[in-house]
Amino acid sequence: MRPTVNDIAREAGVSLATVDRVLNDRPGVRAKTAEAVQEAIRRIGYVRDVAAANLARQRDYRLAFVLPDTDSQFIRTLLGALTDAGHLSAALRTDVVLRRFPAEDPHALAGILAALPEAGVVGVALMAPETPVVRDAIRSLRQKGLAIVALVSDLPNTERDHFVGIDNRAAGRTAAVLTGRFLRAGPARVMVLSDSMLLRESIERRLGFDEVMQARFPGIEVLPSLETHGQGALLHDFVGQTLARYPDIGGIYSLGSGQRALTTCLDSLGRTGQLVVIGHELTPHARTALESGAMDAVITQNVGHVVRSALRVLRAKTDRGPIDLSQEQIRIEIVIRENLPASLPPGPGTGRPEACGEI
Amino acid sequence: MRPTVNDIAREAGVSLATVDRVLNDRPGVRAKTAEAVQEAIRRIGYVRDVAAANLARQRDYRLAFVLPDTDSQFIRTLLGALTDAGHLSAALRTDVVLRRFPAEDPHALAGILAALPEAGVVGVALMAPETPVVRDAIRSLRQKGLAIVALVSDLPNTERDHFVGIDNRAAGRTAAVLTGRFLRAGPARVMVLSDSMLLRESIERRLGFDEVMQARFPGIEVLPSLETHGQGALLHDFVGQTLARYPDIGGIYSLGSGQRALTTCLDSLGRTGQLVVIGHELTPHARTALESGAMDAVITQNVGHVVRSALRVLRAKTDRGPIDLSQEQIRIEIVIRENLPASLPPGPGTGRPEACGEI
DNA sequence: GGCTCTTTGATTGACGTACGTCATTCCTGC
DNA sequence: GCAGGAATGACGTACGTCAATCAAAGAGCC
Repeated sequence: MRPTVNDIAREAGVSLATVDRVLNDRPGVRAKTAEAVQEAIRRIGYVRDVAAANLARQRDYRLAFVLPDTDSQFIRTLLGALTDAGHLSAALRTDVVLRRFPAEDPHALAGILAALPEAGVVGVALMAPETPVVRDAIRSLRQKGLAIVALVSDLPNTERDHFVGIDNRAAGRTAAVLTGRFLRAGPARVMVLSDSMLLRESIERRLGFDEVMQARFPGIEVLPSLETHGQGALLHDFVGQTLARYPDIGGIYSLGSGQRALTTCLDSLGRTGQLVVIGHELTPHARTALESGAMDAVITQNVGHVVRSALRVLRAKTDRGPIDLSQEQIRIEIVIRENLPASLPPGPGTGRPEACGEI
Repeated sequence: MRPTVNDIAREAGVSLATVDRVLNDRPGVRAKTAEAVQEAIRRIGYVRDVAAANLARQRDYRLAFVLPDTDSQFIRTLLGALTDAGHLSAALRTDVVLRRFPAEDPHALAGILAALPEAGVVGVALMAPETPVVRDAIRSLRQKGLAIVALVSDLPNTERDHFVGIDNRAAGRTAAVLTGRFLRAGPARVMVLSDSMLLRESIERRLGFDEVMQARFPGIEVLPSLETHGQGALLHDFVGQTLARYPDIGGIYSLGSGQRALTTCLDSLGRTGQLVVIGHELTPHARTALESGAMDAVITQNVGHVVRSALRVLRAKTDRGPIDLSQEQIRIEIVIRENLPASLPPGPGTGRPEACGEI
């Protein structure tokens, strides 16, 4: 039998009320008594029944996901994972709200953030670039007691509680090793494409990429990054010209998550399969590119895991409970055709959503 | 406000008792009435509060992990993940018991399995080779209503509910692609080492490996598997002789999880870093081998994820609830030095070990 | 001793669900 | 129209915790 608060009370020789005060950090208990209670808790191995506690407390976790309104494949994948997780969360008294902000408007974002406490939100998962306005908004939210996690893109100089995502510099290093080793011997050039070099992720990935390239593959010359800003035509022209100019280009590293333009471009140039192509994020398009051989490897993070981890961490933080770091660590995954995870139908849909209690 | 059973009752125009009967599949409700209740549930969007339900039901999930008593690094890692998960599980009214069986004694295993229902176990995670005795034991457990998942090593011809682990054939294919691509151009030979080719995993990995090698790297000759049976001396002699005989050996694929003997052997032969070395399972030793460059890549599954997934699935199965396949899918991870996940201290630590049963 | 002020005890009613008992109502076949 | 069984209702208790109340006991001070 699991020990309960009653057992603590008996064991410590105090009343239930006192145990409750100790358990919930309420005032009105002498230090000595509190210690005796703690000791009893330790002795009998009491573990608070969170379920019962939440039931009694009538607690509902109202959590917000704040994402840019960009319509990229990656964001779409993230949203998919979010809706899936939403179904499960219902069983955990968690209520997820979604907020989108204009990608280039930090002030709009700050406004949205500021409005969250009014809406009863107790935790926020935020994917946004770090700007002074955002820093201030986060500080203000923290002061109001909200938990904040940075999602995918870290906000290291803010007071966020936690970061859910990967080390992009290490991701860049990983990409470099794969590029270097997949290229057959001999000197070569590698092109680097990016949506925008203003994003912290892109910069970090490029940094890690160069780091490894210089150290381990001195024979490979890495060209400057091209910023495509999502413009397929620009990319097409640039890639065509560069390939024509440097016949010894052996690989392309795509820093961002938009692989579609690149693969169609290579296709139209008739170069599919001839170059080592490595990119980021396992979007549906990247998946087909891997299957067809148009891409050689994708460096990715498990979006479902990212979302669930953010939810777990936010719940834990609002409860001031512990988090299991080993579970919350997001891995830098290398995906090639051979270890492509099976693609699954989108979410539980009709199934009885209850009974899937998992953190 | 979240709708409750009372709301269903009101909405459907029936009593609480009837709602309860419908919700819990109890007899005594006309099909028509049941349908009306279901309809009401759908209409008001009722989600059962599993926490409250489990509280009321006094349900405790008593789950058993049944593992061979082998003292390999992999098993040790698995046990570590299990203790970690045990601490968390205490909060989910889950009580994990551990049973070890003599690795080569299927009858002892059957005995242990048969004794589980007596011990109040309602779900079993089993890692064992498939033998007729085991098949029978599993069938008998299923008939008694226990949920069974196969762990790491599948039991496809049994009545297990679920398999938690990776597709080893795909893992072998992945290893082959990495080996082939990491080897610089030109013909070469590859050695294959294995603890025992009797294990289903080894066979499947080898199959996948050969598949890809033949199709995509015809210039590479793969030598027959050597079974080392955990004997370092045997391995040492064989590797030494083979390397001497075939100077064009470019890589070694180690099918099993024991990498220590291999790397020390290569070290003593002065060949560390000269060959492409690829193995399985991210044990502490594999980790240092990656860091030092003694190994080039490790194909692995996230053991923490495996354990947590097994627990989730077992809980869901005993509740006859749905499982979120996308969350339960175990990925075939490729780990190289650059994307090595940070190693973390072993678990929450402070908790009392009694909280996790016999672990 | 009389006065606050703090600490502790005792008790109670939720929270949403399960599950049992017992009584009542509804069908169905004759 | 009636018996007999099936279907449904009404109700109570329990689960472990929270939160609030009120009373009692103790400590510190003049």
